[in-house]
Amino acid sequence: MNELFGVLKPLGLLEAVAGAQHPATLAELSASMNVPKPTMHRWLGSLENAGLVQRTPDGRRYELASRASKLAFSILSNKPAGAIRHEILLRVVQEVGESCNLTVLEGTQVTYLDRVESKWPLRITFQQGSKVPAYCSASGKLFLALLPPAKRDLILRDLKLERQTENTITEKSELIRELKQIRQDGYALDREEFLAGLICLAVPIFQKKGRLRSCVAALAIQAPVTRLSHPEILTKLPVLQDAAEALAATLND
Amino acid sequence: MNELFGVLKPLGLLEAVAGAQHPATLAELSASMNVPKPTMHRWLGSLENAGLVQRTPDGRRYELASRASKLAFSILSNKPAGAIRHEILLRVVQEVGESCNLTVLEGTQVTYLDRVESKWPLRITFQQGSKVPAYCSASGKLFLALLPPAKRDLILRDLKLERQTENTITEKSELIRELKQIRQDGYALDREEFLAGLICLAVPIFQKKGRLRSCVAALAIQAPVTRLSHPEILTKLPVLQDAAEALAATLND
DNA sequence: GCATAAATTCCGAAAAATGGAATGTATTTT
DNA sequence: AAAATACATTCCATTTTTCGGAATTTATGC
Repeated sequence: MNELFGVLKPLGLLEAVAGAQHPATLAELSASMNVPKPTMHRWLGSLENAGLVQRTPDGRRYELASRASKLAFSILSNKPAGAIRHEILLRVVQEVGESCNLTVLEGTQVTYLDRVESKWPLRITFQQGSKVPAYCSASGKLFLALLPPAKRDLILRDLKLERQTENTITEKSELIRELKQIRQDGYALDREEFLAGLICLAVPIFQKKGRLRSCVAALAIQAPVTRLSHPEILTKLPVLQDAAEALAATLND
Repeated sequence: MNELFGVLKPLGLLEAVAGAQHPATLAELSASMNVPKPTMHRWLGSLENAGLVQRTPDGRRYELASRASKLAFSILSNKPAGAIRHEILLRVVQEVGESCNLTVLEGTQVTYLDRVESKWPLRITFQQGSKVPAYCSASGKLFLALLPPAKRDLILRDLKLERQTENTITEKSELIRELKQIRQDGYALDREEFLAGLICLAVPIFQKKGRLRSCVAALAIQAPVTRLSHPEILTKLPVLQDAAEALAATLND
């Protein structure tokens, strides 16, 4: 990736903070970006001042702040890359005949970034921007499964598994087992765990970070069980995975 | 939203481009951000050069480019730990039914890092970032109590105990006795010492440092005495302590 | 094809960023 | 408990950018 010059150098810092696995200290950032400490100090001060970055409570490390999330959402809900992604969703809906959505994880909830509805009269209408608990949705469980273990534990630790339907997973041990299975399969199912009668299938969208890759978004289809039952919905897997790769390409080009 | 200064001004431009309904022309952006055209031209050039922004096919308008998406996904997938903490506060409020806040000690004052209000019509409305004297608040006294003795003495030496209410502790000897009690209990109370009618309960959030641990932040609930009186508020202790541990976990990942 | 508006380039003046060194502060080791 | 180390922050003379009015070029609309 080409470096950021001139006025934009501190923006490279935002990328660095966003890409870090753990909140980093000034010294670490200074070293990793090869920038003198006083300069780094000033840059971080600016970002902090702007509300894009904040210090951890102990005051020694830096992490993203709320304005960064706001910026991220306004970027993603905007064209043109958004339009390209939307086209891909349209194709998926056309090919599998069911509603389809693109989601990201926000804390313990899954947020709909984009969504295309199927043409069927019977369909579930979520709207873009709405949120759903992670532990009882296909995308959500997928995110939890693919998160770095430390971060996953952090979220699981404080998670309340409230029953939504007969099938909702309400035991942590069972959820942990399910996540393990998901990691093996590479996809996640929601077997009427959030809404009775609604079944979902989700696949991950990876972003390469150096030689690592992290799951930054998920692509899922939703269908009434009456139209697509459990074994059957898996036949749509190839289409989804194909689309997921196309979506990933918009990130990794 | 506060403006972006200095080095970050072009980042404000990125926000503007992201927030625009349609790809905007240089002149539009120039006008909406109140920046001379040559300057805007240079800024857009930088962003374009960096791959954050691109021109529409006709070359006259600017829209977001792929690197912006990449950055956005990076931000969202690196869920700020601060947001995780915020969710923990939400849970606490949900469970105890009273306003709740996360504070740190800054000199002789307590600063609100984050705060979630209760749903009651009668409630105390502090805002994030506001400050309160340490000697007459639950969190503040907690910090003082748990500080290393040397540092505590330094602060206590030239602390002026100004009366805020009937109950404010205005004698140093009494404050010192109170701090000792707090160390024993592991929690601190504010019995209408800062605001008449307001009672608070605070618990420490520890960060491990080698084989030591230090109190870097505090979690507290605030309630009108009419709703939660002194012995009664202590029943909320377990919830608070549990949340404090969850919060502590977000510090060491 | 001409008038008008927008985009781009120029460049000297002005402002801001830079980073080595010094100072302050916290943490670890002896 | 004290010294040593590592880290964070401030200072400030120097250098490097940025800034934007004016001029020039290019595109648009009538």
